[in-house]
Amino acid sequence: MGTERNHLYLVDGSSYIFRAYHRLPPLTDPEGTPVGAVYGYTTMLWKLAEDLDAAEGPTHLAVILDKDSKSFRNDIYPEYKANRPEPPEDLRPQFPLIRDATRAFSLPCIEEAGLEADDLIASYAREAQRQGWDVTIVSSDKDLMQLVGEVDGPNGPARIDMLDTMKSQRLYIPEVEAKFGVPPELVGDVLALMGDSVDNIPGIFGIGPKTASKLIAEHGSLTAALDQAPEMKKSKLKERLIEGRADAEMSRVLVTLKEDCELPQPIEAMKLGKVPPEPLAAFLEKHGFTSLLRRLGNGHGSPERANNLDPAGEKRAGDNGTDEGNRQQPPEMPAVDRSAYETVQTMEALEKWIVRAKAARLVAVDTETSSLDAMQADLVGISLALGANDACYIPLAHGSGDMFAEKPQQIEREAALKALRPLLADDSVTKIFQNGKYDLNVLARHGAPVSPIEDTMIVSFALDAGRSQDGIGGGHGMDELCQRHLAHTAIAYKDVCGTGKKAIPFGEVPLDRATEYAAEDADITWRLYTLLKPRLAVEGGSRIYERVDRPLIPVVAGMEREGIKVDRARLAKLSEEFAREIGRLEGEIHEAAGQEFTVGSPKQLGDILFDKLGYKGGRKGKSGQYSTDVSVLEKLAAEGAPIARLVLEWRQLSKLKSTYTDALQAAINPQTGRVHTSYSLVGAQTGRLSSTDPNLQNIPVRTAIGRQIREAFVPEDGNVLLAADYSQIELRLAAHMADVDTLKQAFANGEDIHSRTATEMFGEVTRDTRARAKTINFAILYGISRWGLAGRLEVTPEEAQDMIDTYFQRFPGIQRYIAETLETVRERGYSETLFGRKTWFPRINSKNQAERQGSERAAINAPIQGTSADIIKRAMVRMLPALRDAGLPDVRMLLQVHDELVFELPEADVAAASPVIERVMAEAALPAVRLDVPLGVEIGTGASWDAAH
DNA sequence: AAGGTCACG
DNA sequence: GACGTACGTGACCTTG
Repeated sequence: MGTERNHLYLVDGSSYIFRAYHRLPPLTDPEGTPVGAVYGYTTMLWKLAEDLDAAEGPTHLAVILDKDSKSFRNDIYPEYKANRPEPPEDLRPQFPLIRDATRAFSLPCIEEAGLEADDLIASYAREAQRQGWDVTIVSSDKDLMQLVGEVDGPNGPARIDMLDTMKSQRLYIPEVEAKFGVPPELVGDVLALMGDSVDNIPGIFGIGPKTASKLIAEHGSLTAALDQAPEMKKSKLKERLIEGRADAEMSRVLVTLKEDCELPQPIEAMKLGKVPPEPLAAFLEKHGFTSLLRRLGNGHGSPERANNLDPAGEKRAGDNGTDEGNRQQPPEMPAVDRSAYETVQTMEALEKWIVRAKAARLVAVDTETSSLDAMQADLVGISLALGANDACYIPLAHGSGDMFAEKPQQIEREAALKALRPLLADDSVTKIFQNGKYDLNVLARHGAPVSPIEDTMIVSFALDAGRSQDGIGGGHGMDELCQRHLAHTAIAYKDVCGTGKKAIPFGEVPLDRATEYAAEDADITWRLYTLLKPRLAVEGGSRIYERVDRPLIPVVAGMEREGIKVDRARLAKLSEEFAREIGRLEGEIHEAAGQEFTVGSPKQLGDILFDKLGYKGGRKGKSGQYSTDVSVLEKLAAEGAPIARLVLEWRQLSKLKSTYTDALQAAINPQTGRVHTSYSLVGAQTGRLSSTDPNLQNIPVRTAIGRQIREAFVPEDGNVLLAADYSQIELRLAAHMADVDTLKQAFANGEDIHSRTATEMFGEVTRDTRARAKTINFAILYGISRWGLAGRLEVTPEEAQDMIDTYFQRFPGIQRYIAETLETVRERGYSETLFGRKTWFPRINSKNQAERQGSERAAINAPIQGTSADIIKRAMVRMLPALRDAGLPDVRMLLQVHDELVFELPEADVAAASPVIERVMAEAALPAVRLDVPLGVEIGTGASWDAAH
């Protein structure tokens, strides 16, 4: 809620460097790399960053770069930019340094494949303008002059102007009119007529800038000028206009800026703050920019670089060379000094921290609570960090128990919250968390909404999902990240509070000790953020982090707080019935076995079945234990072993009772009367969510008896549950990604995909061939092996191989997809989804065959499973705003089960909400990805989760 | 803490 | 000739 106006500066980095190259002397850095243009670029950024808080200066700033030479314009006109000469030898090595320079200023650097910098600039400018911001485009590119002008925003006119830093010249409407003779919105028409030799845009031969602007000014538009050409008096110009019409029209398309690109980062993320000096100093020194280094101030003259700060970025033996050669050095940080932390015990001290946090616009926050369950936890204290070792702990509810004779001095909790709320809700101050979903929920329950946030755990996941060093976990928890990236061992929670029976609540920890622990967590979170966040742009994690996972955090937090109602009485009744049946079965099993034993012990059961009763069956695994899983027991039952059937039934019922009917009753939150799961955003390497405490993503559905449990998930009175499922989403994505015409066609026609597969494979659809086809379809998604398929279909591996061959033959594309996927994963070390989510496979080149093949199967599956996860996440992010826009604020999103979303809504809203939900889900890939297959969504409603299917 | 089993997509 | 045999999860039970 800043009072000053937001002003976004968009720097056209690519065009700048060309001009700087020609204007500046050919400098080289100490290593001999040419850096003349980079120097010019660096000084320009310096000036811009210095203007922060100046009247016309930026509050937000980003650099936009061209990613590669091809763009969608080449699809329209292959010759587009085709006559560009190769950049000079001594300019080429400077391109990557532009990124480094930008990074050194801790500024966002944006580039997208298939899009030109101009398009991104146009899209960002329009987005900012829509939100009432002013925009300055730092460029001299005439194409961009089309954007100049103003529109009415929420707080007065929002204007876009341009700044040519080399000429120190600002361009607004009059300047554009002076140059083109027409207002900015007609500049595109002029450009279409005159063409552009640099970009190889044809225009109309023989028409230059003068004639073009005169024509457009006269006729009011390109179309009008072209339309009226036949009526003109006979002249060379008339002929040219008539003959060149097609060229002009195509040129018009080429010069049109794409203003609706998906924005890789939100504009809020471009907040300009004080530039951290360390990374900048390192950069300036590396390239010998000594005069700038001096201006930066003393103390950074010869930085001793901290070593070993970023093991994840180092090349490891056996790892794939995936990191760019030109890595930014991690910023230096002093060692953790816990004695520097402050315990905040008075309002005055707290106010000081709040003022400093506001000025810094970036603060790491951590909450300390009485419980690990965010839905039960009481706030005990809050810690803040504004820099390395610059952290505090604010105790709020210490010594509430009897341990202290006297409560330690601390600010009363409600008073502190009252002071902190504006900071936490201030959209110009970014709050950094480690696993922020937890803190968000705790704070929300204390009436303190928090926004905007960053989350180091989610950043780590976007960068390093699946990456793990041998033996050492690849997890994303604070302790692991701290160890991995900071080479520091943080105080562990159990060191402060103990474990097991002797554990004490955090509120009973003495303040000095609590401060060391809690402030350290905020300090580390701040350090991790400064270290990890810049890697996103460099390593290609920004898209997924900024557009998918980061905005998802508050959405999922909201779902967790909603919870879902379960019918306790119904579960209790089921538990009772199951218990009775389990008892009966147990008796029969003991009778059949001729002795009593623990049915739930696979070891005892195996001995009874195979040793005592003499059924046939093999040992398995290193433990030398008999296997007694379903497939074994099914086989025995089919061969006429009655005890096997009894054990199967016993197992089913015990599972249902212990895991569901008993556990779910226990999971009902006493305050809300609902069940609140906790979703992990980093639980599955592929990008899927996972659900714990309780897991609501594995509630039975496949059997009638199990579905009774689903009947216990119910809406509040007057409401219904609505379940919306993607139908066959992974197969649809496989059809798209492997580009299989037959499958794409089948989905487009709404066919039953397994039946279609059966027809292709076996020539006819019967129950049997359809079932086999279904198995084979899944086998493909999971990375096929002849033995695996043989086992599932109960055929020989040779027959399975035949089927695989037939499949590849009938669906050309699949084999190529598999080969190409594996090739790139082997080469780069990671797979990627359609939306750019990476999953690392460190064992893909393992010498251990089993290990390697396991990685290969996972690598084939990950892009498909991960893309599906991306899509439903995008739908989730958009869902509630879309419903609100549709006038449906009472629809609540409760659960996600990988390809399904569950809602609770007033009965009266069903008719209006269903099409909105359907549309948001079906269109969730757009506009980033246009799929060749439709995404089918099936919706059901009812008085229970079961009935909604 | 590990292994076996089984619930889901 | 070995590896051991479909991808991704989490919870509960027994046993060491």
